[in-house]
Amino acid sequence: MPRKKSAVTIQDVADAAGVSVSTVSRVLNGKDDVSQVTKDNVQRVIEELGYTSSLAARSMRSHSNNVIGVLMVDVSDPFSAEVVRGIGEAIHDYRYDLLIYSSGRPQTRSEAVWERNQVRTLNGSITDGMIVVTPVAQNLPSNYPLVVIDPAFIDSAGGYVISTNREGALAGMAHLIALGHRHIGFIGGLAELLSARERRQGYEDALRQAGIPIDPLLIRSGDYTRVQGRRCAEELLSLSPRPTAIFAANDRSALGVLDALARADLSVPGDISLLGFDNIPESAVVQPPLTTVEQPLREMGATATRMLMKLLRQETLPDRVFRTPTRLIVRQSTGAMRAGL
Amino acid sequence: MPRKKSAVTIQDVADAAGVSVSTVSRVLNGKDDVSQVTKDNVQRVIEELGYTSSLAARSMRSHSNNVIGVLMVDVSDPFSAEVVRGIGEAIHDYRYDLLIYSSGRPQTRSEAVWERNQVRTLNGSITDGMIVVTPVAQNLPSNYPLVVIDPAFIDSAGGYVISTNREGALAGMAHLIALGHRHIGFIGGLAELLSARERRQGYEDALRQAGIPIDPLLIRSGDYTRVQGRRCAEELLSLSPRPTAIFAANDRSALGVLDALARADLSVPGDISLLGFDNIPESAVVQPPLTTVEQPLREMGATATRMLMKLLRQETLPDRVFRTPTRLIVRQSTGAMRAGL
DNA sequence: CTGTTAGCGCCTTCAC
DNA sequence: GTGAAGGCGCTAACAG
Repeated sequence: MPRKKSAVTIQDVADAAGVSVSTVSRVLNGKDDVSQVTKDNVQRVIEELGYTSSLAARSMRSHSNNVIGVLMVDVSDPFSAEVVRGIGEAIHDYRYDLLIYSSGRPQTRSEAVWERNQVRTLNGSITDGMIVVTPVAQNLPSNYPLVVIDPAFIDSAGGYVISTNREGALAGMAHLIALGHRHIGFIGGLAELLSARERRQGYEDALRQAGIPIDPLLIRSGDYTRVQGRRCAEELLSLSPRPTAIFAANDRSALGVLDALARADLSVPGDISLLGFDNIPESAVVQPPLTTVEQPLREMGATATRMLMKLLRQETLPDRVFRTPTRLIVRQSTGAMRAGL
Repeated sequence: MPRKKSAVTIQDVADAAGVSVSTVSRVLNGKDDVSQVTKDNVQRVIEELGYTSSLAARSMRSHSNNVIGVLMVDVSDPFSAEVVRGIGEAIHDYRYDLLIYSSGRPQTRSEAVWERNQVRTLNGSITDGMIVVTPVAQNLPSNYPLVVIDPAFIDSAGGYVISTNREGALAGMAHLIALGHRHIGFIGGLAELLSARERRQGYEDALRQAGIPIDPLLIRSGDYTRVQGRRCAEELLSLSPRPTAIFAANDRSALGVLDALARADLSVPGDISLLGFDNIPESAVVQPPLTTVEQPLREMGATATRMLMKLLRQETLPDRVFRTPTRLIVRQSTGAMRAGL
């Protein structure tokens, strides 16, 4: 496999066909002011040489390629994976291709800078508009159509898709409180994200409404990752009295809590109840299946896609910020508080 | 959001900084023959203007971007989704970004042509190498590093990742036969794909080895989709005698069979046993959980990534064709043949 | 109908 | 150290 068997260019085709490059360009772009014979001839040569126009060069001239871009830090994380599926399904309804860009190395030192640059780079060249998933950057460049899913802030022009995080947290907490829990630990999400701040707000508001004092010791700062979830859980477990329930700001963290619990030989929900958020597929198959606040991940991707399409058509969005509904899903990781605790 | 607030170019930066474009280009590319003061100045201006070089223009000159491309027809299909996750995980170990390209409209009339063109286009411009997932095209252009997962043919130069499909099918069939089944229907996969042909081979070989005659009526041509799986199953069910077991060439088809079975009010495995292939996540949570031949999808993605990296480093592959192992997973959709049938 | 002429934004000699 | 000039592959006027 020769590393660089210089790709065949439009010039090569022109030469081989005995015409000028512009003629080739014309048949390439289906202009109808070309005689049938030359057209056929050029087509044949193109076929023979296996020529395809260079994306780079093409998009440098005609600033539009019918491609929408999706930017995410990590395609392998279940949250992003689900969102992508939603986008992938929704895009079927439009004549756009999909280009998903993701950084190899996760956690760059300055992720926000990377995000901003990437949006600018992609949107300035090959992409007609973008969907950015879970960016930590504020003020994403929005000279081109842009929709953000689960944003850090609602600042740039463009569309936003975000769930009713506070309400979801409220519902989850109500469930825990109804089960008799009073001593509920909280593992927060990545504080840069609006969703994390809103969920925390929900946690505190629920407590307040129930007349339960807020204990700072019960609140830990996670970052939506499994390992950090585990670490926070370990801290929470070392408290005395130990919390009788833990609300993890997302399912990945909750999975980490499960790790810590297993290690500490504590049973769920016997010894301690656990509540997650997101309802990623894993949460249903883990043992025990997680009670969690569902966020319609696929739908969020689909909604973002539709918003972006409107933006591309120069339409104005009915709502710049679209709130997707959350829903409590009770499975087996939560139970009534045991008497005597 | 102005549709085209012309992105800031290197020229703008040069003007604002009072230098020439070549100087800006130099600091951009970290050349050291620029005085510290101009360098700082230019940096500042770049920052202020929020400039990023255009991917298109850049990759037109310097033919390498540290980006690997992945081409697939549909990101929302579970098979592809799992493979992507594997790729996404593996790429963390390298300093490459990931660019996944997928057609909006699935099933173009001439998908093979699309694939070939896309590989050529991407690899000729922004991408340093590519992984193509489940292509129907033969002879993919391989002037650039290329690895194919689940290929149609093993023809182009480049690497291939494909499971031991025949062996897997053999194992699955052995299981069915051991349960007493003799009358086993087969729903084939997309005949363009090597995997489909190998699985069918496994089906027939297993029968032959067991001394069971091959009945053409029991063999249906599917295409790996759920709807087609359902259609084939309906045909199979109208046969008399009805098969006592069905081997679907992939899980998606098997899901379609389940649809047909539910509609016909037949129980699994009571009335009929069902065997799938792939072990996509869905197969574990459906009712009843599917007995299936596992293909390590994530690992296939990871393996392809590692092969591509070798190719990029000009190393030669120990094996041009990498066979990933399959494994029978017995769940609850298969059971012993009922007496009296 | 078709060829010629400009660039798109960038990088790379080659001078100064 | 820095600027000017040429060209990467392509499209879009403008001429004929």
